[in-house]
Amino acid sequence: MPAGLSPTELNRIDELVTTRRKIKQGTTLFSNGEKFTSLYAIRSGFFKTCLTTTDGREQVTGFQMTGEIMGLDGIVNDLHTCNAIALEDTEVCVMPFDRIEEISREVNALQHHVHKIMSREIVREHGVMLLLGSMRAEERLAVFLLNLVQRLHARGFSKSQLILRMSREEIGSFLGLKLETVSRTFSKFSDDGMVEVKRRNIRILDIEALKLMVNASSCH
Amino acid sequence: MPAGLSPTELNRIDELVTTRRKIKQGTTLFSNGEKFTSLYAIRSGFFKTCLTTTDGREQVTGFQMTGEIMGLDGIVNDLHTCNAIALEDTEVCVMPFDRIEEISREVNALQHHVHKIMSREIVREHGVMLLLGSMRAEERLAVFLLNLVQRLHARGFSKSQLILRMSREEIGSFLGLKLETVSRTFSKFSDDGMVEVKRRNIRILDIEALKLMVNASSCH
DNA sequence: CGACACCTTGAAGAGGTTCAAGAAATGTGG
DNA sequence: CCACATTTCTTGAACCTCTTCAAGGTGTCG
Repeated sequence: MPAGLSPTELNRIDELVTTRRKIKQGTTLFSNGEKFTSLYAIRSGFFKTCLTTTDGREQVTGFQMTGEIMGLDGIVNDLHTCNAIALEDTEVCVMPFDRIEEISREVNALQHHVHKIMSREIVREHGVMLLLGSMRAEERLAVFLLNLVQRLHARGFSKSQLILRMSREEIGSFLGLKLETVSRTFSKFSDDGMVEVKRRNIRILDIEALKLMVNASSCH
Repeated sequence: MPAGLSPTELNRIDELVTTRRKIKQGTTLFSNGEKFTSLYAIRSGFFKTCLTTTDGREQVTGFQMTGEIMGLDGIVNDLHTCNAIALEDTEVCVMPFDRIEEISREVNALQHHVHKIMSREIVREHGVMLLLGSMRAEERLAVFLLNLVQRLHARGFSKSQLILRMSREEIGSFLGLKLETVSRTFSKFSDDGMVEVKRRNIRILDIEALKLMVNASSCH
């Protein structure tokens, strides 16, 4: 939330969160077709959001962690268009959207904050489109790892070590690759001494090499 | 814009548009790194938005036509993060964003409308992620064509005929394919009698076959 | 009319997928 | 607590789709 607010403004914003919900691993916070009422701020834990098509395909559209906002897809048609599934036991703050709009009208900082959150999501998705549209498998996985550690680091976790909350298949779905390709690419990174991979336990040994791999795409 | 507004509300909304700008074919409305001030509503003509990476890659993130809104990417950091380039001579309405926020606080319908527009963009990009992440070349091009005619039809144009405003390379960039693949896939559609292709002049002969192609992906 | 940009098509090649088998962790029930 | 079932991950080999490279065709504009 933005800084520099008056006490009365802060009180108003406190009213945003009506309840908290605990979501157990593997269960959904909301799912496709469900009525949209609220946005959710993650208090703790890890989520994935994914689309499911009629023909059974699944596309992971993102992984969300503490502090991030979910549910923006529901605003257009008052219906959620994707599924939000907890990848571990989680807790979220429930923020009814009509109340967000109401308080936004009074507290300029909140209004602008909401706009920024939505814009940030649009920009993030642009980045994913670039990844899916023009990068090769190694670049995709490197981008994915760098993005994850960067976000974890911003939350006080290690810059070099992380535990994946998602399966190879879920990573693959997000990156537009098959799980075997994800696994092979992890192995290759490991062989090259860039990362240490023990199933879902990842240690980044040479972050510069990973960054180089993303920018060195001019070689193709 | 939403319906059912009072005259005073409509007057307020009229104040949104300060100026109009004409953008000649091939020139930019805004570009990456530029300061963000306004959103733009297209009055006439066709745009593409694209990302350019340091290593010279280009990723088209969308094609916009009359009535659609551009510039949402700039809100987060007060900087545009992509380029908006006119694919023909165009005209846009300039809507300063601080004014949008100001009037949004007074006119609830406008506030909600802005939220919907941003949410719609997020949902649209989810669809592109699904396309890029899990569809094969033929499906991608079919989705692209169906989406284009549907939007054109909603604007009063033909359901079956359209003129592409963009090159094969731009289509390819958007769909995550090379221009040769786009060309070949057009030829295949033509051989199969589904569409008639004369360079940028497209006539859809069997729209059901195209739709089937998108949903029949369970065969793979 | 000629230069240029754009599109089409062919042939060879690369990257990722598919199918299959086995290994390593995790969970379950006796 | 151990044995067994299950899920998840790794790795190999064959295959396929899309890309790359190359050449030629078509339309457009000064």
